[in-house]
Amino acid sequence: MFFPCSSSTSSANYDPMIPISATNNITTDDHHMGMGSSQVYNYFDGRDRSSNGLLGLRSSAENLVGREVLINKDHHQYLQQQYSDLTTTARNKNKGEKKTRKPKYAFQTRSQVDILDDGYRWRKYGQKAVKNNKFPRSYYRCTYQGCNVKKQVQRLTKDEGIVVTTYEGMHTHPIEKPSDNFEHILNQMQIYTPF
DNA sequence: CGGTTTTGACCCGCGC
DNA sequence: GCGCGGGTCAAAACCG
Repeated sequence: MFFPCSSSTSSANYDPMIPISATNNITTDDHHMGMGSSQVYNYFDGRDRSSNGLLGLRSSAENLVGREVLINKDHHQYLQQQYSDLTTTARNKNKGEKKTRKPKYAFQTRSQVDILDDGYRWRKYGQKAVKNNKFPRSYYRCTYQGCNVKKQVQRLTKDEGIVVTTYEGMHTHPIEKPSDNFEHILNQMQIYTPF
């Protein structure tokens, strides 16, 4: 396996045996997340996270450095859909209509880069230091006109290899995916590269 | 020049 | 009220 971007000489953690399609396997097993897996939380409030992690996304392909971006993009889009399906019912039993917290969902991904290309365009509007964390948390807003979906990205001190992304709101517009960026080209090349 | 990032100030809820 | 933690604003800086 060789792709031009072998600049990531740390091919030590490269595992060519994992098919990329494995990233779309969602299980409900929310315990014992392996270190190489992503997990998804569902909560309606920053503090009161509904304890039952609804989804455990099992992806063993995290360490494929070259494919990281594409994998994460799949995670974002797929999980966002999953979340909307799951919360439509959960949101209805929220009695006090006035204080309805905006639903959020978060998941963490093992990645070297903080900025994960999920296909949407974001504008950063803030950055704050987080307590007990040496990495700051960044706040982004979707730049699509009229769409005020927000997300925040944060790296854990505990495990610097993990990036936690929290989404708030749902996009009501198509994805703006640039088809000519480097990652796209790179992934296109990988598709045709035999293992 | 227009869009984005940076960064300190500001705001707000909460516990004491 | 006061301080703390977290979230947002907005002016200035930055950049293609």
